[in-house]
Amino acid sequence: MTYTVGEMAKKLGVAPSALRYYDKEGLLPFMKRSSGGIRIFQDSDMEWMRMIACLKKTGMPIKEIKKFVDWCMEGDTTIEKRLELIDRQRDAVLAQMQQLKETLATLNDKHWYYETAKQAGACAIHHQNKAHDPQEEICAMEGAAK
Amino acid sequence: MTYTVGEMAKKLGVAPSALRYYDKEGLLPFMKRSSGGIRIFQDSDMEWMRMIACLKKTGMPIKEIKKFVDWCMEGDTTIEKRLELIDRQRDAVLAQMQQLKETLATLNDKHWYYETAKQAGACAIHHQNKAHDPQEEICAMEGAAK
DNA sequence: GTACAACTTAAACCGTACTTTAAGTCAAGT
DNA sequence: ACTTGACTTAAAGTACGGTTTAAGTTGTAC
Repeated sequence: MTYTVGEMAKKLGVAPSALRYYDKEGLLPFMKRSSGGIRIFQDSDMEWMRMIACLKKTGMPIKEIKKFVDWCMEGDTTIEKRLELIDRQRDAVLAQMQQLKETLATLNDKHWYYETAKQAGACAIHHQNKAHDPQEEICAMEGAAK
Repeated sequence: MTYTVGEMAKKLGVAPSALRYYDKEGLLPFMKRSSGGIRIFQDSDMEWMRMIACLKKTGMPIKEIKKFVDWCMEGDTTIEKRLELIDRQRDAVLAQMQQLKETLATLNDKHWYYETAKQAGACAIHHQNKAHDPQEEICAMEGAAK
C-alpha cells in the first residue's frame, strides 16, 4: 500500500506542508519518488514517522532528530550513539515530568485559592487583616503559594 | 528591599532583556519606576514573577498570561474567570503529563532495542521472530531503509 | 486529449519569544 | 563635575517550525 503526501498527512493528522518540510530538512531519507517526482509513502514508512513523532513529543529540535535519522541510515556503527541519544532524551522526559508535577501542585494551590475566593465573593478572604486593593493580590498569592 | 532589572534577572535566572520584554508586553503592570525612569522591583513582586513563571511552564503564551494578569488587576469581579483559566491550565498540564508518559514508554522500548543491539553488535539481532517481538516495527523500519 | 485536482519547487511569509543594536540617560563613586 | 557601568527606548535581528504563495508538473478520469 502506498500513499501520496496528502494521504499520509491525513493519516498522521498533520499538514502536507509539514511532511514536505520534514523531507526538506532531511528527516525522511527513506522516501521514494515516482518517475515524475511525486513522493510515495509506504506502510513501512509509518514506523519512521512514529519514531520521528515520538522524538518531536519530547521537544527534540528537528536538527537533532535529523542526527538520529542519519545515524540510523549509517548502520550498526552508530548503535551506541543512538542508545546514548535515546537515554539522554529519556532523562529529559523524566525531568519534564518532574517539572510538570511541581507546576501542577502550584496550580492546585491556585485552584483552591480562587475556589474559596469565589465562595466568599472576594480575594480578601485570604488576607483578612489587610484592606483590599490591587496590590494586595500579591500578598494573597503569596499566602496561597506557601 | 528593591532591585534593578539586572539584579532581578539574576535572582530569577533570566536575561534582563526578557524582563524588559515581559514589561513591554504588559505582564508586569505592578512595576514601579524611579523618578529617572529606572525600573524598581520589590520583594513583593517575586510572587507575581513566580505566578508568571508557573503559567509559562504550562506552555501558556504571553498574551494569555497577560489576560490573567489584567484580570488580577481588575479585582474581585474576575475571580470566576481566573478560576476557569487555572482549571483549564490544570487540565492542559494533566494532558501533557499523560502524553509524556506514553512518550517515555516508547523511549523505554527503544532503549531496550538499542541495548540488546549493542550487546549483539548489530540491529539485525532483532530481525528474527518478528511476530512476538515488541520492537518489530523498528526492525521493519531499519530493514526497509537498506 | 483535455480537464482538473493534487502534486512539485523555491522563496517569501508568519507567529512566538526573545536578543541585539544604537543612541542616549541615570546614578553612584571619586 | 566627571567617569563609568547599568539603565532607558525603539527598532531590527534571530531561531524555530512551519505555512503560504506562485509558477509549473503529474497523473487520473472522462
